[in-house]
Amino acid sequence: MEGMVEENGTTGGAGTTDPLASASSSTPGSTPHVVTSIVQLTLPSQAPSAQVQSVIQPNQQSVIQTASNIQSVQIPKGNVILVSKPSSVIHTTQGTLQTLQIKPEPNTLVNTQGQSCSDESCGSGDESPKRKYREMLTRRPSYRKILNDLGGAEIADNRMGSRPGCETEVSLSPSLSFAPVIPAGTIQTDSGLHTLAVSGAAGGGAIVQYAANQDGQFYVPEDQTRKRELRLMKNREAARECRRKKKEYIKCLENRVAVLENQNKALIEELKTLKELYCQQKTE
DNA sequence: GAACCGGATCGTCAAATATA
DNA sequence: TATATTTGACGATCCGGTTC
Repeated sequence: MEGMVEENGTTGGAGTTDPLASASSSTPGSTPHVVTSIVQLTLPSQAPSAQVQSVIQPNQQSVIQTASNIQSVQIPKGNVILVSKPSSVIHTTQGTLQTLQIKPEPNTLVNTQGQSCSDESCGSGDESPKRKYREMLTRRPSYRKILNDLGGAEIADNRMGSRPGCETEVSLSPSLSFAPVIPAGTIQTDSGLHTLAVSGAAGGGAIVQYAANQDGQFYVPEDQTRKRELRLMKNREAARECRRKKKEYIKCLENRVAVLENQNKALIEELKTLKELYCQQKTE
C-alpha cells in the first residue's frame, strides 16, 4: 500500500498497545503534516479490502485534534494492516474506532524500539517461556521522556530532593559488619573465595562469594557486601523515583482527559449551534 | 476482637535502555 | 562496549474496611 495512513489508533511497532507511546515521538507545534483523506485497508477476514473516506476534505483543517500531533506512518511494501474493531475502547458515533497493527514481513523481526532487524541481530537464542513473555511486552518510553514530550519537563525534572520539605537523605553506612552468613562447620573449604547461589525474597536469585576465616566461619567479604548494599540502596531510591514519576504521569494523563472532555463538550455545543443556525437560514 | 480481603506501598531482581 | 539508569514484575508488609 502506498501513501500515508492517518488513524487515531495504535500505530506503533509489534505489540505496542499504549496509545500514548506515539506522543513521545511527536513534537507539539511542529509543521502541519499532510492529511490523506482516503485510507485503504486490507481486512483480515471476509472483506479483502475496503476504502474509508474521511469526512474532512484535504484542504480543510480538522477541528478534531489529538493532544499531540497525529502520527503518520509509512507502510512498507508487502505489509498488511490488521483492523481489530472488537478490542477498541474508543467509540465513534457509528461504532468503534479501528486499531491498526502493522504486521512485519516474514523473516523480519521488530525489536522493542519498533525497529526492524534481521534474525541474527535480534535473537538471543534463549527460547524460555519467561523470555518469550517478556519479548511480547513492549517497553514504554521512560516517564521522563513522555512528560518532556507532553510539555511537563518541569514535572519530570522536579526531583523529590529539590522540593521544599521533600529532601531525601542519602547516607552510606561507613562500614558494614562481617556477620557470618553460613553457620560454622557446615562447609569445609580451603582458603579463598567460593561461590554460593542464593534465592531472594522476590523469587530471584543471586550469586554470592564467600570466604572462610581461621575459625572455619564463613563470611561475605566487606568489599562485596558494601558494593551490594550500595547497589541496593541506589536501586531503592531509583524505584521510589520511578514510582513518583509514574504517579505524575498518571496525573498528567488524567488532566489531559479532563481537558479533552471539556474541548469535546465545547465542540459538540458549537456544532449544535451551527446546525441550528444553518436550519434557520435554510427555512428563511 | 479475630479473620479475611483488597488496595497501597515498598524492596528487590532482572531486563531494557541510556550514557560515557 | 562497559557501566549506569529506568522500569515491569513479584512477593512481603501494612492498613483500613467488612463480616462473623
